[in-house]
Amino acid sequence: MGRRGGAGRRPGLRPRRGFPPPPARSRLAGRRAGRRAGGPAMIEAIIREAFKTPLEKLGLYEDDVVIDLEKPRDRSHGDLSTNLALSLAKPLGRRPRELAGELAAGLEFDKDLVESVEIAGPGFINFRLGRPYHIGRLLALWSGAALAEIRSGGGKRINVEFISANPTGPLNVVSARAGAFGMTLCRLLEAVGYDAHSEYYVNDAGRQVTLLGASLRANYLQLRGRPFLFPEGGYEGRYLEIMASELLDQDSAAIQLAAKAFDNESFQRVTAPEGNAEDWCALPEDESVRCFAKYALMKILGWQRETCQRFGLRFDTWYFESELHETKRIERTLDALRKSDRLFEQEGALWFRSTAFGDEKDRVLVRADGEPTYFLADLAYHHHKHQRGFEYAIDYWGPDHHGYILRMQGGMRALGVEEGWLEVEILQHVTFLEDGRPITMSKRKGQFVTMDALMDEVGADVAKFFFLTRKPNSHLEFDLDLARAESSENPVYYVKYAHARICSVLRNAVAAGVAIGEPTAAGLAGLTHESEWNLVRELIRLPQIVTVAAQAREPHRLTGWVVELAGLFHQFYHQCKIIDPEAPQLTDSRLMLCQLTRLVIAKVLELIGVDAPEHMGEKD
RNA sequence: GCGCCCGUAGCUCAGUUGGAUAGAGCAGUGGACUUCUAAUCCACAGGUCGCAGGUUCGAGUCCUGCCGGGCGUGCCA
Repeated sequence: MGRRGGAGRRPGLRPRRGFPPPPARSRLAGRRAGRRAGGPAMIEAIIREAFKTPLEKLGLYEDDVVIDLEKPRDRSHGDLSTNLALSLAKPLGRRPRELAGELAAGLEFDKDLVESVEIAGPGFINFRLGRPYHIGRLLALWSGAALAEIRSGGGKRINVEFISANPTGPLNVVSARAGAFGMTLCRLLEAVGYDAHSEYYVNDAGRQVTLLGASLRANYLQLRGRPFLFPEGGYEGRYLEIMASELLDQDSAAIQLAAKAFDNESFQRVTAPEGNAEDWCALPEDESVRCFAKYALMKILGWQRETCQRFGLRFDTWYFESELHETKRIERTLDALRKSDRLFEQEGALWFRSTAFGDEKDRVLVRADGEPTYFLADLAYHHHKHQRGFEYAIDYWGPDHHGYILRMQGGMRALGVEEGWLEVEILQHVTFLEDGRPITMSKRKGQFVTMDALMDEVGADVAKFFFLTRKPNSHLEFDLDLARAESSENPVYYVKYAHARICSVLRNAVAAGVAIGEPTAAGLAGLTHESEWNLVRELIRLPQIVTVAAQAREPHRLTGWVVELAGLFHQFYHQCKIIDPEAPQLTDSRLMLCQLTRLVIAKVLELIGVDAPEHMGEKD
């Protein structure tokens, strides 16, 4: 994760060869986007180019020097800044400020693009970009060109797997956070030009499914008043009791109904067992359990799929573990692994030497009883995923699985898959707070265990937004009181309100007979107020925000940024009268700014899967 | 013990991949509705960035070692 090794950062002078290696995450290469059409990369290229002459005067060539350009934190420092003089000072044995002066003196720019160059602080060279540049970016935003520039992925396919919950019960809130991240990451990857493929892996083959079937069967037999034995470690959730009583009351009607939900191609593997529950009971025990398991699986997958749908999740593929077994992929993967020379036998089991890949101990692939482990099945699954032609695979896992990363990645390497192909993002736990206290998530009592209950409580939009406010690797404290509040403290409503407010202003304009024109350079040139320009400078960052969020796999950057953006709009709204009959030109300009802001907020909300309303509901 | 993650304002967290005076929301205090939606805005106050070293012109950010918290560490899935 962004590990760079301790090699220390290079000074201004670029070493001759082979160093530094690109950071692991730079493969999306978003930095090179936007080179055409006046994008940010073009401006940066122009500035770098301008340094050529002054650098040559110092006896340096472009290729020898790394020119970092970045947006200063403090706006008074301009739009772009470089530390070039600071980093060159040491190797050249010069004083930074003096050097900065010399460098800056030799720079020449088109004033429309770079308005001014200043030396500041210890030796930074700051650039202020011209208004025509900003206006150009706004127009590119409006036309869609600005977002087209960052589509640098070349349509390469990336598989994003998330949730993949065991099909043994309703989805819980842990899955909800994974859903929010996974789906948003897919949309982000699409936005930067990849072909993102969402996938859900269904563990429908292991012992747990048998256990599920046995648990349901026990519940059913109990309701029937027949002798039953509840399986050890079986599933005790109330949902199985309900499922059993449904079978009892409706029997084949319930079965048909459940089966109908999977009446389509992508779920061919999900079918109803033959006969009805009474028939199943008459079968030998293992047969009987299989039938109950098949039915339970069908029901639960139906719930899970419905819950996902309600949460706005769409999966391109539901991949069934049972398919791996039926198509002999487990054996095939095992054969491929044997060729890697990383397997050995010990105490009757077959092991994988994962320590060769940094794991702390070696892992079993096939148990002494001949059964493949979950690890092997997972390797076979990912092996197949690779064979299906994905450029990269990104998995979202729960915190309890982080110990599996090294062995999985090691296994993939042993299968001949290129390093870095499988990327694993760990999502940390969620704690729910009510009255400022954490609520216990006991499966018995907890009312917020399921994802559906959470949506009932706070709504899908609020839940999604909240899940995306912290980085994946941080624990999330989910304040239910805040999430329920339809008020200013709730960031979701803060942002939605900004959007609705703009829509309202636009409606008022129409009602007042003011024409709303498309943004134009001449119109936008009318913007002069500080709060207008604070907004402008932020709006044009959208492509960069999207790029970084996608590259760094950090969808949470979107929520933070859009809250900030909404704030800038609210400030502008308070400081500037938008519709002013006394000033038709200015009204025109400001309505353009409103439209652009609406566009950007709507785009970000679309990425995180939250509705952008035109009206807010009535206040209570 | 070992591995991974986290430690920033009273609370919950950002921090643009090493930059300039560390930011926001909530909580606190005080203001702004004759006004395009006050679901909003403005102001004040709040800090030894867990501790100690190191690398660097420059560290919340990178390295090492401690301290504190979470999770993991099965021939389970």
